[in-house]
Amino acid sequence: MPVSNDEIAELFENMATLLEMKGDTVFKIRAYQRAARTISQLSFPLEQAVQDAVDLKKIPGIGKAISEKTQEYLQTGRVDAYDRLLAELPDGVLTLMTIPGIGSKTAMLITQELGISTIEGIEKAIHEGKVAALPRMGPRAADNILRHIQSLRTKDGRTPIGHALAVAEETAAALQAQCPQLSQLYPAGSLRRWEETIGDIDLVGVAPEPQQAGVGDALAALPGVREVLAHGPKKTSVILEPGIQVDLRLGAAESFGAMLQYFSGSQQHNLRLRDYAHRLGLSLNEYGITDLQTGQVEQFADETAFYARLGLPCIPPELRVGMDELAAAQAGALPNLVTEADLRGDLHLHSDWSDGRDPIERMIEAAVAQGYQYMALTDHSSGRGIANGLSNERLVEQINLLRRLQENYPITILCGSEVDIRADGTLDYPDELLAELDVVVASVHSAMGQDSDTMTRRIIRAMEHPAVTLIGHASTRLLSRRQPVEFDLEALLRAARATGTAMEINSAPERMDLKDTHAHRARELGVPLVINTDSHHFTSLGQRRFGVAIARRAWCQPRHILNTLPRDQFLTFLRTPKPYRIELFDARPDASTATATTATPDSTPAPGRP
DNA sequence: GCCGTTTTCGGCCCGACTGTTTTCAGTCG
Repeated sequence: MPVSNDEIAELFENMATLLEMKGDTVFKIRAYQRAARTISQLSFPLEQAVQDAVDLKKIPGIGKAISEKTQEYLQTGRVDAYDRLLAELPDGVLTLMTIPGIGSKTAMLITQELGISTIEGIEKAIHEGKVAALPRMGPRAADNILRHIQSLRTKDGRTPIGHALAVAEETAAALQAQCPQLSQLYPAGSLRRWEETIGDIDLVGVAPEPQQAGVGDALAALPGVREVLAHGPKKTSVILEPGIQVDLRLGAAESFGAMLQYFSGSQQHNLRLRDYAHRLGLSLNEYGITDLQTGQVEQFADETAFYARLGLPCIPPELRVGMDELAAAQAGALPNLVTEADLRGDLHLHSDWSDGRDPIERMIEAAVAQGYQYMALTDHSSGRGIANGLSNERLVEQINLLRRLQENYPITILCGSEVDIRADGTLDYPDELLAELDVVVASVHSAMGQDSDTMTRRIIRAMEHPAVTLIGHASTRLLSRRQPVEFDLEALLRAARATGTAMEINSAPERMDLKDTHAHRARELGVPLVINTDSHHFTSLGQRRFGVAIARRAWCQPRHILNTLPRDQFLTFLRTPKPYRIELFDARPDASTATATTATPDSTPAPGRP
């Protein structure tokens, strides 16, 4: 059974928590936390790296001790130091800390004084008045724990970005309507960084100082608010009815750049940035940059000026994960990230011939409206009975129709199909028919429970087919609904490269597949990537913004994305036999890197962008 | 525990809000 990076990250996160309980030094605790977060963001599996004898100490935040513990875990399935910590501390402390508002001190207090190790136990003790009677606790504190337990039950973890973004836009619009004094209201935090799931929605905005409290009042009074968690002069936190938390921070226009930067995070990025600033004799906070010698505070109205004061180009929010972006910025080597405007076509579109909602003509018009030079219609193959897949005869009929329709439209219409990869890796149409198609998206839709080896061989077999242009939504996951299938990512990507098969970044917000770290690895290995929407409705082509966000988080420039190719070059690519396509792809000119003066275009989600 | 173009020792981000307090600890991001 392979060991995932997340599993290792959780181990170190737990170690940090246990050390905190023990009252160990905060710096040691932070070191474990930092290592855990770094590990969860790696684009390659640690297990593979250890097998390949990679020196883990090269990874930032991982030194001798954590490197050794990682190897110990991979070899033996356990870590001695962790087991000893667990044995030393009362049972259940880690469980209690899953309740928001309960940190290490409170968890220790409750487990030691009351001998409680479960969430049910804590509820009972609160009702009996035992928790309120503890030192430094009281009736209100006890009551808050109860409320947090309730919200823990009604809210299941992180929210997929598609839903969170809609809620954020709605909330921002409602707030703006109530507060004319409010301006520059933007999403910050993980939403602005386009993470695939969002913990809570951070909003930042500008309001004159005396009126800031009024904006907070307005948020707390919005109709959808279930609960007010915190309500001070500068910051208000609420929980909305669907169980999503919204944090609103307000500041002055003169210092908005520092505030936006501060609340866009990530925490890891900001830690690194402050460490870097310290070495320049500067201290950062949400109000500006302080010269540690003179105590003088400089304010910044926008982020670009803020980063410029540190001698850096503005780092795109999608890259702010606290890994390599700071070093790249210092070296003037930030990538010129792909944008929505770079896309020239969409290669994965459905019509009402299969399970789409709209007629072919409507989908073509939608592609024209996006400003595309080409598009591929890719209805499902016959094996997808549930999706009204096209029989061989209907596919031939559709190809003929598309060729006739071509005369009416300025866009190049490519005949395609989303062909099922059967359980054994064969495809759902005969080779003669596949050869008639311009674009073949091969996807897994069935037998998703196969073990990793079988699934990997199955997909690679599809890649080896000369007609297959790209692999669609490789993991088949549905965010917070369906787990990804198991496969050997490294083997898949190497096969994609070897066969000249592209990999899709599926933009549908419930899929986001490939995910960011997988796309990152694909780019590193030179695998052509395609950003598609998999639209089943004419309004869905705009969802490309989610796919573009994944590509940006994967450090992709236009040259890494196949469907940024102008029409003629793209058609040449398609006409070239598969293994040789890679040479064409590799030959794309290297785009220049962004510099302080040519900052990468921002892609901060609506409403508006700074 | 990690890290270094000022350092292999001595540093390590920073502030808002809450509830319990009479000046602050705990939690969060």
